[in-house]
Amino acid sequence: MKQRKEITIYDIARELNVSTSTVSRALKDHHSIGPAMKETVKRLAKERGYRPNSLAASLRQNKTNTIGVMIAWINRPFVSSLISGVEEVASTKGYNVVISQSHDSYENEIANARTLYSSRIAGLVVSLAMETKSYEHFQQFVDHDIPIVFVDRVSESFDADKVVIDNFAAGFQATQHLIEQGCKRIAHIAGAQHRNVYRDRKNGYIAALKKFGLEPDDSLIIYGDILNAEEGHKMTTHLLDLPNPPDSIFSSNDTSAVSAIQVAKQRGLKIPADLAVIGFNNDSISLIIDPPLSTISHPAVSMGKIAAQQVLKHKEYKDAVASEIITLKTELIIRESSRKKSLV
Amino acid sequence: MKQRKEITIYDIARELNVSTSTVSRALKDHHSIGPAMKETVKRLAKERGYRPNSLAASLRQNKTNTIGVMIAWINRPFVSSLISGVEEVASTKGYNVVISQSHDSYENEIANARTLYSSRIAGLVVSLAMETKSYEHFQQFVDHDIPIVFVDRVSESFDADKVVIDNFAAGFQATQHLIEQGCKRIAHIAGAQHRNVYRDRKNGYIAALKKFGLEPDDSLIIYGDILNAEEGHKMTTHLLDLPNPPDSIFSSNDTSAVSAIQVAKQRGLKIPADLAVIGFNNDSISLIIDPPLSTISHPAVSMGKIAAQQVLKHKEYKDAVASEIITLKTELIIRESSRKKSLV
DNA sequence: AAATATTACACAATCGATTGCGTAAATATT
DNA sequence: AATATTTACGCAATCGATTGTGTAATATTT
Repeated sequence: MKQRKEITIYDIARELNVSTSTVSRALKDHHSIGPAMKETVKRLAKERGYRPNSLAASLRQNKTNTIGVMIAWINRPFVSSLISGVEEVASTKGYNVVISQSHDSYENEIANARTLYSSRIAGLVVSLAMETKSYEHFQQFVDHDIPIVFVDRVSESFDADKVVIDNFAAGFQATQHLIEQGCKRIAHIAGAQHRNVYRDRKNGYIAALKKFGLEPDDSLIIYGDILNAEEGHKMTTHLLDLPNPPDSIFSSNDTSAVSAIQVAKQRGLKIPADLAVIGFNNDSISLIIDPPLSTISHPAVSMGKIAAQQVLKHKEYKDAVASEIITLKTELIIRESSRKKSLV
Repeated sequence: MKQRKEITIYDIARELNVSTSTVSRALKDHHSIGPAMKETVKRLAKERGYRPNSLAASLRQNKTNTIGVMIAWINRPFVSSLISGVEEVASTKGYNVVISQSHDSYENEIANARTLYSSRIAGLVVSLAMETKSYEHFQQFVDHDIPIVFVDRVSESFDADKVVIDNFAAGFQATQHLIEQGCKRIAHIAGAQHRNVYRDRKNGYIAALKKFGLEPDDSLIIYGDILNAEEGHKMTTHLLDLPNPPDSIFSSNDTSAVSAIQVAKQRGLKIPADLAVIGFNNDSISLIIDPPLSTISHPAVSMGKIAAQQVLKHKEYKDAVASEIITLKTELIIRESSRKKSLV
């Protein structure tokens, strides 16, 4: 049953002795087509296995049904959940999702932006590469009214919609929690400081220390590049080797927090008695490590959904309002890794 | 600098007083265009910020630069790694990747296939939904020479390229390992038996039992639906509540294996002494659970890369050979959760 | 019954890039 | 010097769907 040739509306039109405009309109229930004709056209289309060529439609209408997503690495729990959210909303609205990874490289991000622009995506969801410090490659989208929504790792300077969490507040909250548990020397595993998420978390941490009368100590802040398990091990080792080691760690992500627990346990330290630990993200690993890891929950899927909704909203209302910054709630999740005092 | 209008080759052509064919050819270094003209065209194109409209090109050439990926859930470690591999290969070859999730639903898978076909993807990488038992929705791609490559969760009956691991051998190996550690009552956490991966793992398990003189016991095999943490807890509880409980578990995935360890530890059982556990996938959680989980490593990224390469290969050699089935190596990773005898 | 409105369709341009064919000029071949 | 070849470009059709405009035929209004 191999049918080399694709069926087009021309084929349908010819066979029914009507025009292509009639076929086109009949297929999408245009009011100016009579019910009998609609029926006939649809029936034949189905019979012949007609499949609309969305390329042609997109070209003609000058708009596609594709949402682009630019992220650093797909295979990170947070990111894949984010994409999942985008895809879920997109697909229910009839949009496709095309993804491209920057691998945290600025060069790649630029190249990806170019390709996505060439394929005339309807909108763009971006979480920035770690390296990126300049944002001109996003201007082409703005110039052509293609909505951009930044998510999580956003640009402060670039005017566009943003979906974020309050990293400062979350960092503050996590630190406050450790202080309330009686911790005095709280270390912080930080990320690249030109990325909002890591800088804000650190600033929240510092603000909390100050507010509660603890002196921030630069030697207790250590900066990671990618914050993976290996880096986490190294950073924790460094912290614990300090002449005056910390009694607790607030890590910018769960991966490193888990590493911290592993290193500490290996050295015979008790968690949380000797070292209280809190992470960030509420990845599934936080429930698997022993003791369970306290963390900040990060609504990844929701962020993806909302980002997609923002894109579509801008499509709907062409001359939309000014850029919106949507801040989602985070939640402090207290588990054993930091619980030194029993709850009331 | 807002430029509402998009620059097309017509604009370039008009400004240079040449034809669009010349512009088109100049931009892609066609031999019939003189070097001076090429230079002029390229310079102006760059100056005006020309970006090729790949929709138009795709329509005309009747081929896109997009590879479709159909998977069940993006936010699963194995799947996101798989996609990462696909994307990596695709992007270096100038292809985009569009993804769609079935959420393990047959209906969704059909709808996704339809949309992807409509967007005239160049090729398709598929890992089947759990529900899917019938494969007609893939026929449209075959009919129109769009290469399909199944990955991991493949269809046995549908003739197409497949990239898999030897699930039977891996199941056999995992079970043999437990037997060698002295386990006598080996339970198995299985998945849906119409999906090759789970059926083959179970068959490998049974074959190993038989080969080494252990009688397979149906009461020791329990079937999960989605094999998530919650199910894992329930299934393990059931197994351990058996009048004659198992001394070891081979789980079809790491998630459930980890749950098994958690449940067992909570009941005061020692791992591996009282219950040896081995999982499948080598997810990152396998290194975080205590004790570290033995497992079968599963080359997810490679599978994605190879799948993408197969798609592109078929694009290159139009009248390609028959369908290929590529089987990748797995590796038995022995960690503490199953190591009852010290290594030699 | 005349005028107006509605229904139901066809015509043809359009989106932007590609490409087979045609042609004039320049260069090479015999 | 006559012919063949190469170089360098233009013309116009094409991919498939959409859509503004035009026009009969029928229905509704006054």
